[in-house]
Amino acid sequence: MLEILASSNHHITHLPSASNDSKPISNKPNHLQILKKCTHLIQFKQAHAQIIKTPLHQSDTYLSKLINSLVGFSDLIYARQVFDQITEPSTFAFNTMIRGYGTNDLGPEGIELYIRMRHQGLNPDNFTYPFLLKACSGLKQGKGVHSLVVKDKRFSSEIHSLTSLITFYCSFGDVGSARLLFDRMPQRNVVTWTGIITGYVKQKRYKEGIELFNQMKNNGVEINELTLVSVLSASANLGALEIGQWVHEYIDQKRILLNPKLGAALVDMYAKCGHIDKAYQVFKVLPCKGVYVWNAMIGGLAMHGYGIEAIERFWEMQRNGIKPDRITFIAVLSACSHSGLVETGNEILLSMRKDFGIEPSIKHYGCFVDMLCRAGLLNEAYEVIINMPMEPNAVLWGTLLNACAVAANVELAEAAMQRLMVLEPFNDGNYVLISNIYAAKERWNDVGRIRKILKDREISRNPGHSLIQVDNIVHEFLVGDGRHPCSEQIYDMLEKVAIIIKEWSL
DNA sequence: GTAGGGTTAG
Repeated sequence: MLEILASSNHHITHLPSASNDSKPISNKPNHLQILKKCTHLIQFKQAHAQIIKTPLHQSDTYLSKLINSLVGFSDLIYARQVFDQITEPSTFAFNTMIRGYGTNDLGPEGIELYIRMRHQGLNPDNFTYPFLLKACSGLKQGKGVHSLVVKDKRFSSEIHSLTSLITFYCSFGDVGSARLLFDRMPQRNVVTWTGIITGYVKQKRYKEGIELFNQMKNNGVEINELTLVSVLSASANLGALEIGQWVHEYIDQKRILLNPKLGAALVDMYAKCGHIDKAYQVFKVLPCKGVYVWNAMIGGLAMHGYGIEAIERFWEMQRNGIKPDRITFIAVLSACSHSGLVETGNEILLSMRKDFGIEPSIKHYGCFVDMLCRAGLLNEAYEVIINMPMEPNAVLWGTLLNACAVAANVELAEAAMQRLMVLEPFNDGNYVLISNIYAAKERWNDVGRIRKILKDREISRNPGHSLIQVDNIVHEFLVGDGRHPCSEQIYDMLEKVAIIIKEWSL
């Protein structure tokens, strides 16, 4: 990092020299302004080296502000050196260091500092607990902080500390605890609402996320672009086009700036809700296309079977100076998989490491294996799975098992099933698949054997289901479901669709 | 000088 910065050509132009600094008090704000203008660490350090020569600038206040800037540059080592120079660090200085450690994967150091702070008789303020939570590496530690907040009467109802606790619980997947806190909060703001909504969405509890969003609207709480990103993600995954469209209109109406993340969420929503043309329309006019936006577009084209177009966008993004990341390659490889572009897929997987320096992860191999499977190259897929540099997981073996069910390949299916019985012993779908393969080969004894395993292990069969939203109502259907009032018409339509698909594939 | 975000293979 330092080397990169050192080699860049940034120079400080208007830096007053220390010898000219006859009136340090009046010059002090200028110094801080100079530091604030520095965009690179090396620049900052040069400026600081000049300023620090004046004795006044060794004051605790100055040093604390310096730490704050250094934490902004993620230079924790230097920040700590400065911190250690402070004779009597204030709560602000401690907070800043704890924040620095917490946001740079050095949580334990942050917690240690918090303990030292209390030993020195300093009281936490409303910034301390949110930062301390950032430094927690697990639910257990966070619960510890939670109890500190509860005991500290000044903050047990304070919005920042409680909101941070909510997002903390959500980030560790404990939406239940987050919700308990949320429901009991005396006051909530955008961040509180967005935090809990995002928590539900991350846990794939999209419906509950949308419900909370509706409540948020009814309560007249301000909505910002971060709220909308989560809501778009929920509607994308529910296929709830109307909610997504509502968000789009809201963005236009309120003239909310389409930043790359919001833009990507919008493109992704249209793609997942079946409107790839609309997704492309939004994509085209986005003022600022970051790597997220390209990824969403390529992924969208991939899932709609526009493999060639997806690959074209992949090259186009590079011509536009955007560097592909690991997600881009997942999208590109899935494009190859869904469009049968085996040769291209091969080249891309090799090129990832060679030309882009990105080591393929298990997800990349997952796409690659899926591509081989869909192309009917089951033996090749099996070879890749057992020779990959990492331990294959249930998804990889599951992909192969699925393909074996399509091709009625008993031998490889049994190989996959053997691993899946260990990796996913309670996944009912796997047993159903292998049993179907045996049935296709009329191996009724084996079918009975699998059925017995299911019964003995008390594996409940989870019926397949799907969701669709029409006129703001989300309808849920189970396999063979006949409960819907329009059931008959729905099945009629399904038959018609099936006929059309068959005609297409001929 | 507080807290929250998207895309990811069966």
